[in-house]
Amino acid sequence: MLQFSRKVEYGLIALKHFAIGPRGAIFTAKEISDEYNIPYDLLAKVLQKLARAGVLVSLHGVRGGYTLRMKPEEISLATIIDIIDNEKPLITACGCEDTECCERFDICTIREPLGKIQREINTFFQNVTLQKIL
Amino acid sequence: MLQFSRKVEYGLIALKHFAIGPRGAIFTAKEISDEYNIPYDLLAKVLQKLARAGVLVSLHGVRGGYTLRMKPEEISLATIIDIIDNEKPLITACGCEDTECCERFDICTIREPLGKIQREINTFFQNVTLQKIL
DNA sequence: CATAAATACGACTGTATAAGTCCGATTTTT
DNA sequence: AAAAATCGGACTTATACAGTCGTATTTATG
Repeated sequence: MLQFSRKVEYGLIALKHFAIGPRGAIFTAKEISDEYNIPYDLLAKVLQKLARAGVLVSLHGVRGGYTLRMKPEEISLATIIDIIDNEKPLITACGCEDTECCERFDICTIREPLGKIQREINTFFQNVTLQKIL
Repeated sequence: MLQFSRKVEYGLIALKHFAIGPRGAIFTAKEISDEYNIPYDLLAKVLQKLARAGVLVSLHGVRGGYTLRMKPEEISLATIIDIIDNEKPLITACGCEDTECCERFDICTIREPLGKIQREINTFFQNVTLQKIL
């Protein structure tokens, strides 16, 4: 459907919450899920992924939560999608480079042209930073 | 998954087949589905949609088939997606303009920024013509 | 030191949408 | 009349996404 996944949207909402809040502020997954009406469990996993990837810092235990580690201008949309959905912002099915992922790999006439479009989209998403979404 | 649907890919392959073939040449759905190993029924529907939308001309009966009506430089990726998937190239879920399609419409902080990105993507896809995919 | 509040994470289920199939109707050439 | 093609609705199947659940771990604090 050529659309961001909900997880990515939830991640963006959360990241923006950190970015517009007081610098270094700590928020819990519960606070954010309450504030934006996002399913807690799902948001929790998204934040965990962002933490594992080094975008957020996680603080365990009572009075724990998350805080932003990277600067908003260092976090690109491409990175966020990559972290949360485990994939590059992918437009074309034949984004892969081998014959395994597409049965008509060698006879496909649109693979190369779409690859070019792919790269342009990638570059675009790399240049859209969290800073620009505030 | 932020990816073109197979139908759109099949449509692109078919359109390119027309575009690189002899000018005014007629091809049947079967010929194309055989040549590119695309499920016949599915491709047939895609071609029907493209014909209904005026991109192709359909010719009934024996020795019928399809031929290109519009020029490759007049057919944009945006148009093709719109015709085949019945939707605009949509990146953001909150692409709609009313409160019905998103439960957190009024509290969502990323709707506007993503809307801007949406419009940029749209413009990009409108500027990618079939001509450029040849 | 026990409890509560938080993250961590894998496994599972439900659901919506895409992908593909099937069937019958219609059109048109030969 | 028969064959070859488009037309289009209804149906089934497959898959990926969204969401849920259970349990373990960490840590501040009374």
